[in-house]
Amino acid sequence: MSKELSDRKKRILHALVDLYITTGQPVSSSDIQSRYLPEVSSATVRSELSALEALGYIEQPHTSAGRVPLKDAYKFYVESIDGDKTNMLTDSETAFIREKFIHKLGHIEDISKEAAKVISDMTNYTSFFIEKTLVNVEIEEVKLVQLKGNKALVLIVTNKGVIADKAIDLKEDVKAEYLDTATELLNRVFAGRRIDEIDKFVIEEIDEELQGFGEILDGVLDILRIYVTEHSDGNVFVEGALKMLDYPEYNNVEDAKNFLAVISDKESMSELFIDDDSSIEFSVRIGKEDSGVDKCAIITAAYKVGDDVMGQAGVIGPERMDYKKVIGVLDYMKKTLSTVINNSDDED
Amino acid sequence: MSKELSDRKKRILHALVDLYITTGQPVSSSDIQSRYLPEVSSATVRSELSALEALGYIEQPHTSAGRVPLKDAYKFYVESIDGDKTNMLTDSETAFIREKFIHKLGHIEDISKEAAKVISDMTNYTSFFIEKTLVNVEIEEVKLVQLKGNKALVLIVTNKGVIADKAIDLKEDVKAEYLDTATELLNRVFAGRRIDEIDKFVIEEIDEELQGFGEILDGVLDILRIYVTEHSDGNVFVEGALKMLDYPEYNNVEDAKNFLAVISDKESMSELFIDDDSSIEFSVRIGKEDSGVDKCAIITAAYKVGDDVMGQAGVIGPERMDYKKVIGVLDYMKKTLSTVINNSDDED
DNA sequence: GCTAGCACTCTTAATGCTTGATTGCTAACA
DNA sequence: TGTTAGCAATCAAGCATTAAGAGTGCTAGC
Repeated sequence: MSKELSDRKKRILHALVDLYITTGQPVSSSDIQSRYLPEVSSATVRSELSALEALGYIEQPHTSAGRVPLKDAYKFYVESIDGDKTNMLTDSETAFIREKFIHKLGHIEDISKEAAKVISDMTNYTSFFIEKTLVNVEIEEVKLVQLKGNKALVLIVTNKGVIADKAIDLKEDVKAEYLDTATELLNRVFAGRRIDEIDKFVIEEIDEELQGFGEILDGVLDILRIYVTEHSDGNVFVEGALKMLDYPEYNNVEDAKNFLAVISDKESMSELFIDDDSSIEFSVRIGKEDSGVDKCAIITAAYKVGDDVMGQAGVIGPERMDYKKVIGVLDYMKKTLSTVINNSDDED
Repeated sequence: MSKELSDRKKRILHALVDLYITTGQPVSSSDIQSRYLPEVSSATVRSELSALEALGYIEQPHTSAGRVPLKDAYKFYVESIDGDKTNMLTDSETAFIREKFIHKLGHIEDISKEAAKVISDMTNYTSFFIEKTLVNVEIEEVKLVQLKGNKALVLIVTNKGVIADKAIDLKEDVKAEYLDTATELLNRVFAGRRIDEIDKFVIEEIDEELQGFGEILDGVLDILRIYVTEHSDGNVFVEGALKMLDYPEYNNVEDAKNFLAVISDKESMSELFIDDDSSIEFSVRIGKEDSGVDKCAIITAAYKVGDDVMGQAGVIGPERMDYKKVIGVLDYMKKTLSTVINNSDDED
């Protein structure tokens, strides 16, 4: 498509998107001519614009107005800057990102949250981080801890942290040995398993091994089930949701409300990205009609540690967005995060 | 103040607020006369309105408009309905509330969240629930659980749940007895203590008892400190934040943004209620100027279990609000919740 | 003390006019 | 053939004017 464009058409189209992104106003032929193409006249630019309009790249809001980019124009623009990721951030900007993470060795959740916050702060757009929580969560061991009052706390230690939500009630007094035996059996069944498979394997092994411990087993399964349902969509962190309201695209309450409703609902956020191929480094989607966030551009980056996809981070902003900066921030964040996480894995 | 009003003035003022709440439009003398006072003429109503305006209850947006209630008028209105809490909800409404909680025996947090949700759903206003989390949280016991790889998990069991956030690293191999001794000593120091006092008492006892266990003690104190800072403001649950945008009072994006910023920030929410005397059953505040939620009325109810204040629930809505319904819902919710919680205490 | 009637005030919406921005077209030119 | 200058045509946006409508306050009479 874009290959058919002449060199001058490309320059004009790029100039138009550039101007529109900074001013937000329809761009006139003379704007382009005076700032980007002084060697020709505005009449020439006009005839080129006419051609670009016929090709579906741009349009006029009304006869006596300048031109405004359409989706294809944004796509063309993003492709052209995506190929050149050099020097998109200043030194102080990269330093700012590094600064934020150099001392962070906490939970993975805190890191994700902080990443979303930094992205939003730096770009001034709404940002999000979707953790793929259930992938590769493996049970390391199960512990039963006896508490006062005939209760036992079920501890499930995974490679991503400890689950310790709920105490289960025991029948009358049980001896320590009873719990020890139960613990041993539980570990034989659960240790080394991936948490997203429990439903499958448990049914097979349950009757053989854990005859006398139905009560405890039920407790453990309950906890796992709750954990799985709570985490199956992946944790979603949204930062700077209200920043979108600063942009004139969302200057009416109705649209703003729709936007916020989508953004603050975990499920609809997950749905937005459910079809995403996480092997793709960057994805830029402009104006997804059916999603409730039309009028938006969504830029996502897949964050990996080794080959594991840790999550997707990204920015939701108006179509008229500072793509260069956003892609720069996401790109640098990628590098920083994978360093941070690898280091903290060593220490953890 | 309101005692000085003649009976007819009271009727007219009440009628005016009633009409304004339902229509949202300035109320004219003939509106009041035709629907509430057919026995007199609109001219009579006019002269009464004139008087009420002089008294500061109402005002005219402009000369040729009807009257609009001011704060004192709302206060007068609320007082008049607060005195009469009978039959504010229909049977199906009270059934709806009971329904929602009859099977709920989960965490206190879930109940609070659900309460906020029900309040918002029933009233169609933004609602909130502020848990007073740190009050009366008492440490029942502390447990050290040895995990693989020279780690130990610190479990702090309180009367409100289990804190099990973080593993601590141990020096090389330690024997089970070492942990047992440490556990015993930790319990001697911490068991039975209220969590909001740790800083005070720990310093006194630390040197005497826990000589050889500095490492572990530090871990425990860290966990407690993090817990305290995270929970000291009280959990705040806000439901239906976007509902406010449905009301014409928040029809411009700037105001909407301010409102949402206050509402969704835990700290500023806590601040809004920090000066509240929780012994007061209901508090109605209309148009608190300095708070960022001016133009709002805030109705709160203190929720108690026995004598302990469990939290505050309430509604934030436009001044022009269905006070009758809101107070009805909050009142009935109070009764329902205290029943639910007392029952679940028995079983827990 | 209440009421009818009327003049007065002010908002709101509609209308028409002017200005300015920008284009598309055409004719001339390199 | 591509480029340019000039000019008429188009349309939004702002502004003033007007008319209609709503509601009040006042006054005189009951």
